[in-house]
Amino acid sequence: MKARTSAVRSFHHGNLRRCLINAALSEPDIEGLSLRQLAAGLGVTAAAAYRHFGSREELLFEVARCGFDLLRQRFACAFDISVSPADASEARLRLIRLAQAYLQFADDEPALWRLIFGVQAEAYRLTIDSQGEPDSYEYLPAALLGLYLKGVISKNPDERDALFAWSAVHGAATLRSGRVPAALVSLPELANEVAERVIRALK
Amino acid sequence: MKARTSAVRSFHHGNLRRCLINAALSEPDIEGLSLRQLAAGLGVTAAAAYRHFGSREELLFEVARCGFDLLRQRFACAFDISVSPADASEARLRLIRLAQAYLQFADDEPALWRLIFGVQAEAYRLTIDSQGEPDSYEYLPAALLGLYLKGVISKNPDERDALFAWSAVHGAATLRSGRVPAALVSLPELANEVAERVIRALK
DNA sequence: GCTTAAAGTAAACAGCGATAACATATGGGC
DNA sequence: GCCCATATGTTATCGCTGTTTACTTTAAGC
Repeated sequence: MKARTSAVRSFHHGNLRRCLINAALSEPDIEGLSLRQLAAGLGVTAAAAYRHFGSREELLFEVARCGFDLLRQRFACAFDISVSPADASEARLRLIRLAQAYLQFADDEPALWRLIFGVQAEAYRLTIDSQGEPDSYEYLPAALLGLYLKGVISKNPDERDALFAWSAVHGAATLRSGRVPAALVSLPELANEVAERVIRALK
Repeated sequence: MKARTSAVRSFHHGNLRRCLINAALSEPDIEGLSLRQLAAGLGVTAAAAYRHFGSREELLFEVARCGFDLLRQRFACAFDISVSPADASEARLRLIRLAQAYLQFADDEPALWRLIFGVQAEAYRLTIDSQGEPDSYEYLPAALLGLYLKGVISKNPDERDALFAWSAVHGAATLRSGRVPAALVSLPELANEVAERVIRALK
């Protein structure tokens, strides 16, 4: 066995940048984390972090980008954007699943959720390069287009329609995470309800 | 003239508690404010603040309550909850004005908005005692009820309907404050659009 | 194998929230 | 009109934070 893997760690950490981001990602309160504690947890001095990030804020920004990419992956799992829905009910299901993915993410990763969508964040600028994968912002318009193509809604959805849909789901996720009582129904139920109402609004 | 009003200030500040809250309210970054600087700005030591608040967090909580009350006042200005709308168009206008008040508040007081609706805040617990004034949460259901009574929507709106309406407006405000491009149309236009879509969703 | 750059350390700084010990003004009871 | 309790300030201090500086160690290329 090599010394590297046991007690003695080499002077150079190996991949401190990545490790710092990962450690931050699993912090219960990401925005409130302490750089010193984070570094100490990796057996490293706080100053070492400054070889990889210009500031605490810069680290948090990178963490947010990773979080945003995680959300994108959730969307990708929710459905394959490149395949058109077969029929109306499948088109509906896509929107519902998308809403559910969104709500589930907020439920599963509250700290990351807050970080990403902290009002300051300007989430639109967090897009990460993911080698050809569709952008997070493309899933919702695609789902709406599917609804139109299958005749569920009568108007070709534009950017404003997508914004409304996004608003409704985002608002629901926020109120839910703020423990507004009415939003505390089961997650699939809430996702279904919001999606169905959005469809009515765009009909 | 009394010494009190001119250069020499008495040892006792007079109303430090209130002044601290007010000073915090006009801070550009409320959540990030420094108690020491805040106190110094009032010509007082940081420790003095601890005679009035158990902690920084407690001060912020009181600030949030004031902010919540400000929002309530905006709602009250938007319409008189005790008077029923005269006709369908007036009922619509009420929802629109309510949405506009919400969006305008987020625009006017971004720091306060973030503080109040920071996901952690559990805004529902911030209600302030305002001597008989209706609660913030009553305006939206009242507006929806007005729409029902004037035949604009066909179903007697329940809590879930109100939640959806709230979600849509809240989401729009959040995305707007996050500078999502599509949300950056003129504020009245956005308010009108969201309200009309919500009406369609509940029809 | 020497040099050089990358990536770590240790020590220091100012600023923060918070606490403790002390000082002073205020107001009610006599 | 004095006295004392209490409310409300001050000063000093603590431990923690982000950040910088100067120094040290490691790894890599020629």
